[in-house]
Amino acid sequence: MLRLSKRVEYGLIAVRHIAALHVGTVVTAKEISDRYHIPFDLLAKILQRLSKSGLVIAQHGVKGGYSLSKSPDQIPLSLIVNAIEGRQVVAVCISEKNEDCRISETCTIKSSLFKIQNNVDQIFSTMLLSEIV
Amino acid sequence: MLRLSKRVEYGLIAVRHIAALHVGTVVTAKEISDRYHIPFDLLAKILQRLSKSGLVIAQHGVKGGYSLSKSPDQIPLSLIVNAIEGRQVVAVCISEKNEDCRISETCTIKSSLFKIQNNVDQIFSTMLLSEIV
DNA sequence: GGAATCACGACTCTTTCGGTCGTATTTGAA
DNA sequence: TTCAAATACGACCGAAAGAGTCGTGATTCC
Ligand code: SF4
Ligand code: SF4
Repeated sequence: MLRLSKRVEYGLIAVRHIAALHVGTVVTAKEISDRYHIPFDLLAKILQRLSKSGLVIAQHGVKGGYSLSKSPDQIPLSLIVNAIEGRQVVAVCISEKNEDCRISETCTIKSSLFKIQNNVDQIFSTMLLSEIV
Repeated sequence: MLRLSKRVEYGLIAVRHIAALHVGTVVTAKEISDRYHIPFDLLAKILQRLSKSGLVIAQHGVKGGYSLSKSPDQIPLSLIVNAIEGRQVVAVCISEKNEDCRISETCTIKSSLFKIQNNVDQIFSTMLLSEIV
């Protein structure tokens, strides 16, 4: 409960590493995987998601690799987290669409959980990648 | 990821209900279970944990039930959460004792996760039960 | 053309979570 | 004194989520 997934941890480590590079240089998934002892296949998928979201830029082929798409001080951690895991909510009734909580009708704590959700969102949207490099 | 457990949700609903009662009255697990459509056995176990932690007082036997041990404005949500699930951390390396993360040696985001942890703790320790009744 | 790299999805294994069950204990009242 | 109503505890199970692996294909540089 309330635990970050390994995906997000690995993603943060990877993005932080990429952010610490000199601009213009790329780094390969293999290099990051080796450096931090992260399972290669898993890390690869994470980087693919980050690439798909546009947060990092992927360079195919030999001499390829990843680089950052914008300045680290323009990237709140929420962007990274959302790219990897999608929007995360503290309770199922908070996602826009889904209302599949059995006791939703009689629930008395929805508004409180909304507050908690906002505070959690705040944490990730105010911390910038530039703060953690 | 980052989702509250059903136990905590049910616990919050239950404690909030108890807190809304007139002092001196007790309420039974069955009543709460019926009122909010929470599985009885599960709710019972949750209330047992709350009782064990001293947060609620259990009255055995016929005419028994639960009541609050102190004023709702003396109870931060963290107390309820901890009673139900124990101390919760955003990453395994944050719990005092356990260091079973394979990549702990090369990890570069520990301090950032500590910050996040502190902010999360802040959320639950500043919200009081009295605010959500 | 071939090697290095990213891209994608299916799959398995493990852990966590939600929920149930059986049984024991306490207590008030008939 | 007996019984029913209630809490207390732990074991158990099935479902779901999480972590990690594998196979295959596409892109790019040399
Ligand atoms: S309705 Fe109440 S119980 Fe159901 S998910 Fe939302 S908050 Fe949790
Ligand atoms: S060491 Fe790094 S990766 Fe391992 S748990 Fe702590 S933060 Fe997560």
